[in-house]
Amino acid sequence: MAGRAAEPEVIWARPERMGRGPKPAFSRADIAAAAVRIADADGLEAVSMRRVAGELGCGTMSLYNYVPRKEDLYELMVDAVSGEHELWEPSGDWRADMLRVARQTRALMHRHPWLPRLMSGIYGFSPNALRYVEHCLVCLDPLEVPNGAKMELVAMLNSVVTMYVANELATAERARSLPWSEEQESAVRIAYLAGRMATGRYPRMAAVFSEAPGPVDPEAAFGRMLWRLLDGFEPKS
Amino acid sequence: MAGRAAEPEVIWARPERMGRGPKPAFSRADIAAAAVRIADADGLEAVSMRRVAGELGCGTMSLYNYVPRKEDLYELMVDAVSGEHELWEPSGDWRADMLRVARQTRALMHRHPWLPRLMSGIYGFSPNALRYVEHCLVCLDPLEVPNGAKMELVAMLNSVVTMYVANELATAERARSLPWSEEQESAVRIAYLAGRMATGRYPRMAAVFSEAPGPVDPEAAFGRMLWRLLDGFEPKS
DNA sequence: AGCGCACTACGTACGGCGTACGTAACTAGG
DNA sequence: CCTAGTTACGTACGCCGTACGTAGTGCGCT
Repeated sequence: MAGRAAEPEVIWARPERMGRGPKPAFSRADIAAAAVRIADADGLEAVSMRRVAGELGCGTMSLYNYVPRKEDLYELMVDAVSGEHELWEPSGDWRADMLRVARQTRALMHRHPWLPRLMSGIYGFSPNALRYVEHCLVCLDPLEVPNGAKMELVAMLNSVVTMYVANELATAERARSLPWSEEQESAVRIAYLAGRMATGRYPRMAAVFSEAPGPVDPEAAFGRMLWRLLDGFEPKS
Repeated sequence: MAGRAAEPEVIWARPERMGRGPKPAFSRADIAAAAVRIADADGLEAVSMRRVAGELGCGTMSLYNYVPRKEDLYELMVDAVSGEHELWEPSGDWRADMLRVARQTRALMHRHPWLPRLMSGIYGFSPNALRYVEHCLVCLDPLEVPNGAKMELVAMLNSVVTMYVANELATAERARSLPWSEEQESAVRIAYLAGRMATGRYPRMAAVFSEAPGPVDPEAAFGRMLWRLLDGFEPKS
C-alpha cells in the first residue's frame, strides 16, 4: 500500500530548499524570470521546459528538481509578474484606489500579454497574490460593507479587467500574427459583420453598429466599465 | 507577385462548401460535435487533431480540409456549445432576464468545463455568439440606457460569469485530478492559507477568513455578484 | 572524522503533438 | 468530355512533456 501518493501538489507549500544535498543552482525566482522573459519575447507557446532550461543554462530535466510539472511553472510565472504590482498608501477614497488598482492591472497585462490566458486556470493564492489582495482590502477600509463583500469586489474587479484586456489583446494579436496590417484585418472583420448584419437577423446589434460614431476609445470604455462595477458596491443611501 | 497571403483567416467567413470537387464527408457541425464529445469526456487536452479524426473515422490530415488550424477547431467548439443556449420571449423585466441568461451560461460551462478556458482566447463573433448577443439585447429593451451601454453590460456579464465558473472549476478539478479526496485537498489548502495568515502579514484577509462561518454557498455568492453588477446599470433615479 | 543518504544534475528515450507536403481519386464547370 | 480544383490520407519532421537511470555532491548522524 501506500507509497507515494504524489507530493503536496501546491507548489507554494513545498519548501524551496531541501535539507540534504548540494545547494540548488537556481531559485524559483530565477526560473520564473526566465520563463517570463521568454513569454514576453516570443509568446506563451514558446515557453517550453527545454527553452527555459536553455535560458538558464542547465539541462532540461534539471528543471524538474524545482518544478514538478509544467503547470507549476505557469503558477510561478503568474506569481512573478504579480510581484510587479506597485502598492501605495491608501488615499482614503476607495473608488479612486480601486480605479488605480485596475489600471495598474491592465498595464501589467499589456506588458505581459500571456497573463490573462493563465489567469483563467490558476487555482490558489500565491504569495504575491496574497500581497495584492491584502493591499486591495486595505484600500477598501473606508467602504462600509461586510468583509466578504470586499473580497467579492476584488474578485469581480479582477474578472472584468482580465476579460477586458483579453479581448483587447485577442484582436491585437490577430492583427499582428497575420501578414496583414491592422486596418486590413479590421476591414475583413467589419465586412464579415456587415454581411451578417445585412441578413436582418440581428436588428438590435445592427442598430448598435450603425449608430457607433467610430472606433470606440478603449480607455474610456474601460473607465466606464469600472465605474459601473464599483457603483454596485456603493452602500445604499 | 504576391500569391497566397494566407486565406481569409476568419473561419466563419470562409464558405463551408467549395464549388468544384467531391462533396465533403462531414460538416463543420459534425467536427465540432466530435471535438466537444472528446473534450467533455476526457478534457480539453485530449482534443487533438488525430483524436478528432479518429472519432470521425477519417484520416488525420483530412481534417485540415475543414479546419485550417487547430485554433479554428476551438472556435468551432465554442460556437457549437453556444448553440445550446436556450432563448426565450423576454419577460419585460430585464434584470430577471439577465439573471436567467447568467445562470444558463453557468450551467452551460458546468456541462462543458473546458469552455471558460477557451473563452479567454476567442476573437470574433461566431454565428451562435451573434444569436446569443442579439437575444440579450432584446431582453434589455426595457432598460433605458444607450445601446452601447447594453453591449457593455452583456460583455461584463459574460466576463464575470466566465471567471466565476473558471474559479469554481479550477478548485473542483484540482480535487479530482489528484488521488486525494476533496476534503483532503481542501484541508491542505486551508492549512497552507492558515500558515500564511499566521504570519500576520495579511491582517485583513485573516479577518475575512476568521469571520467566515463556513464554506460559502456558491449559488448565493453567484447571485449576489450578478445583482451588484446589474445595479451598476440601473439608470440613476 | 567519516559514512550514508537525500538531494542535485542531466542524458536518453518514448509516446504524442501540430502540420507541411506529396499523391491518388473524384466531380463539377467549360 | 476534358481538365482544373477539391477531397482524402499516408508519411515524415521537428517539436513537446516527462519517466527513468546514473553519477556526483555535501549535510547530518554516529
